[in-house]
Amino acid sequence: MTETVRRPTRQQAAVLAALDEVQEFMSAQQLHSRLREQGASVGLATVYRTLTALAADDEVDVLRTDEGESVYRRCASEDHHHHLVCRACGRAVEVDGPAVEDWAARVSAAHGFRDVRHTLEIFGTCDRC
Amino acid sequence: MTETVRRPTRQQAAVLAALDEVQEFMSAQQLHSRLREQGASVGLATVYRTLTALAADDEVDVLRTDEGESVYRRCASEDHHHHLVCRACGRAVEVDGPAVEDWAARVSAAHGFRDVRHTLEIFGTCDRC
DNA sequence: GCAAACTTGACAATGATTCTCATTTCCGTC
DNA sequence: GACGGAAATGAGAATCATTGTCAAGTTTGC
Ligand SMILES: [Mn+2]
Ligand SMILES: [Mn+2]
Ligand SMILES: [Zn+2]
Ligand SMILES: [Zn+2]
Repeated sequence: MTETVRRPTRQQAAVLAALDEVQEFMSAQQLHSRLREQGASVGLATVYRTLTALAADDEVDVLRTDEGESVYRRCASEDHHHHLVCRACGRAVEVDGPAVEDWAARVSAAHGFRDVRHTLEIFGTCDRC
Repeated sequence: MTETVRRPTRQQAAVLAALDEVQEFMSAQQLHSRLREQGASVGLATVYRTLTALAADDEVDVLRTDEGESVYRRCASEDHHHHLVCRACGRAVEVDGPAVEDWAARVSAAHGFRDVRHTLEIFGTCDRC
């Protein structure tokens, strides 16, 4: 639990601001070009570093697309939750599943697994697509 | 659902045999070196191709590690299921969660998502580690 | 056996992510 | 406000799993 202490910089603020503008999960590369278009020049390495730090602090959620790319999103919920992600437009809906959490805990315990963590994402086509 | 029809070859049999020997999820690279050690020389590209084909036919399960590497496993169950994976030794236990399946279907429908698919894996430390 | 179609494998190419390190920025202190 | 050490940045190189290429080897139906 070492808290990541980063000095506030223009670049980091820009990355966070860019994330706040969208509802979609976005890759580092996408955010980088988006920032360039907006005139806010931020190095690609810095975008990666910032996203990694934000994810470590649970300020943003990360998930892997089918293609293996990491995509990030600033979620409304602070608490543990999951996502319904549109394969076409990338839009995401935050969902919560107490029953799933219980099930995961129960199954883990039953098999003697410790320090468990789980990943659960639902991919589909949203009603707008 | 175009069925992948591959001509049977020594190489493909070797990959499948290697998978059958282990309980762990293994990467293409790991399987490749394992095969070389055993004297069964199979090209790396062929290992990748075979694994991709097997996964497409649901003969093997695939999942992504935290590091983003694809790992494959020949599971006992033919049906849809999930895994409890040991972070340390890689050992995996097949688990089944009807409640989770229902939840996923319900949530997807509630938000108008179609053609949904989900990924759910639990990572932890097994009792032997 | 034969030709067409498929598979293999050595190697190159790709592409996201990480590393390097010289330069710039931050921040507490004087 | 200027200073100095620490942290952050960015351009480009390096990494590394995965995919593409294509000539040579195999398989299959005839
Ligand atoms: Mn959960
Ligand atoms: Mn399921
Ligand atoms: Zn959509
Ligand atoms: Zn273990």
